[in-house]
Amino acid sequence: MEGSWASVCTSLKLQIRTVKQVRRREVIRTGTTVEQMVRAIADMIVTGTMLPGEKLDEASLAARFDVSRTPVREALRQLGAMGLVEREPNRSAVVTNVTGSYLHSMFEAMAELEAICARLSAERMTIDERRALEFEHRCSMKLVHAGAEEDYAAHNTEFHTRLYRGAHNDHVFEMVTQTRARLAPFRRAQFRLPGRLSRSYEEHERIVTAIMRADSAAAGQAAYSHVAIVSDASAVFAVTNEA
Amino acid sequence: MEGSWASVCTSLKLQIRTVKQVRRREVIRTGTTVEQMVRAIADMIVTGTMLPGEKLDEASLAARFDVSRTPVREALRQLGAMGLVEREPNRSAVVTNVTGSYLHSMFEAMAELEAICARLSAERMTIDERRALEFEHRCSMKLVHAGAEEDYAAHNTEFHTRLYRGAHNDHVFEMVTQTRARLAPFRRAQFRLPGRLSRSYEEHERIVTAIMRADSAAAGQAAYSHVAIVSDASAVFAVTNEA
DNA sequence: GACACGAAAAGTGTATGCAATGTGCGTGCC
DNA sequence: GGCACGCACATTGCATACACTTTTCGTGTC
Repeated sequence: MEGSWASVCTSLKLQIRTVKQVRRREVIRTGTTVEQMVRAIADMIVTGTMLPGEKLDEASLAARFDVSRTPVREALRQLGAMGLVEREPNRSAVVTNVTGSYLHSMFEAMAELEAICARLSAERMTIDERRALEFEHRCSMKLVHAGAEEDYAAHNTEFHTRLYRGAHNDHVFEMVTQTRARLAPFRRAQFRLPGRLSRSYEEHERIVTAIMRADSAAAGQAAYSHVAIVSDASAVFAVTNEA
Repeated sequence: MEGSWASVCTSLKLQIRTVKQVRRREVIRTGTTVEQMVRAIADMIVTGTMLPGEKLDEASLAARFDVSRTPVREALRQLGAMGLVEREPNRSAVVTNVTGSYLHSMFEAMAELEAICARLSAERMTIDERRALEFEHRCSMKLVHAGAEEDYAAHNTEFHTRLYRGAHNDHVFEMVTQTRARLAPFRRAQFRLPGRLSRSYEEHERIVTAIMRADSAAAGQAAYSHVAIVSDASAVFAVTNEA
């Protein structure tokens, strides 16, 4: 499905085409110009290269990507529908800067969605999926001891993605992935809080244990409280981003 | 937020501008041309005027709405991001026709989302909201006795919308509203099944009772099974729409 | 008669131009 | 000195034109 967050988030590489053939368009395997721009801009927002509130001027983007304004406009429209940028008539698009109240509702929704995924994963994961999740989790232990925040963040993303896929429900996967992307700009600093790494590891431990036991209720509760704690950890950081 | 399903779904009136001033654009209070088209096309899909699999030719739409292809393309891109149409490069957009497996995942997700809304509503609804929900529910009794399928369907939409709003969580509201819109084409005939009206009423009764008692667990369970039954009722109809 | 090749037609992708709306600054009046 | 009006500039909204891709239909050959 077009604009699926699965594709946007799994391709974390910036894909800006810097040179363009004058009359002969190079065949790019990644799709049309618009799709490339959607991915590129989404990445910039999700990774924090562009901060909430920042303006996205059509002409500047067109110049930057070396295309005309038409595909830029379509990309911005799609990003708007995805919730990553906000647009109103005759105004520049701006990177979405949600209110504190809406941010809270997204974290709460995220907790519910993670709980759903954990419950369903506990019931439905194949043996291989369970083993892979546990292995991924065990591997992260050394990152905790080393205090490798960046690496742990990458592991954390992978861990949760496995949880989402394990639910074996494509629509839930779409919703949770999209919600995570929209929350990304607001929780970047969570692992820099002292002791957050080891607490995160312990929380993952509870989730993994419950899933290995196929205890869906326990898995759901563990996942819910895990996100709730992340929400608290991000709260301080979030307010600093209010425009 | 642009493309929010709240706006699309609450404005159920078709808003096609049939005549256009030659050089002087009439001031339309409903927003830009693209937004009007998004609403209009979304309505056609959700209400069943356009069936899943139907092609959306850009030139034809442009002629039909008396605009150029540029706004049509932007509208189609937004509808694509919303999941109502599917697009691939150099192909016409088509009304989304999901696979049976994805349809199942959407119904399952819908049940989870409704359960969340019911739980949160049981905890958070104001006195007025509770009373309004109960009143709305009581009013529908006579529609059941009269067998007024169309009117009951409208009531049903209103009832569920109150449930979604009562959760007091904007992001959950967005997700559940968008999911409902995408499911709409596949459950149109649910109330034509014999006895469905009175069963629906009884299921609503259980939800309302639990919410009035602030029994969130019971409300969640009642809402979940309510949707699960709708899913079964729609299953027969859905397969007839497979391309 | 069937299959392969090719040209035309249909339709999407992108660029560019112009109109309209919003913004900011400067000037004049109170 | 402050506020209001207005003009110029910046930027978006939409239309049109053209390039490219895909499909389809016709023709010729095997």
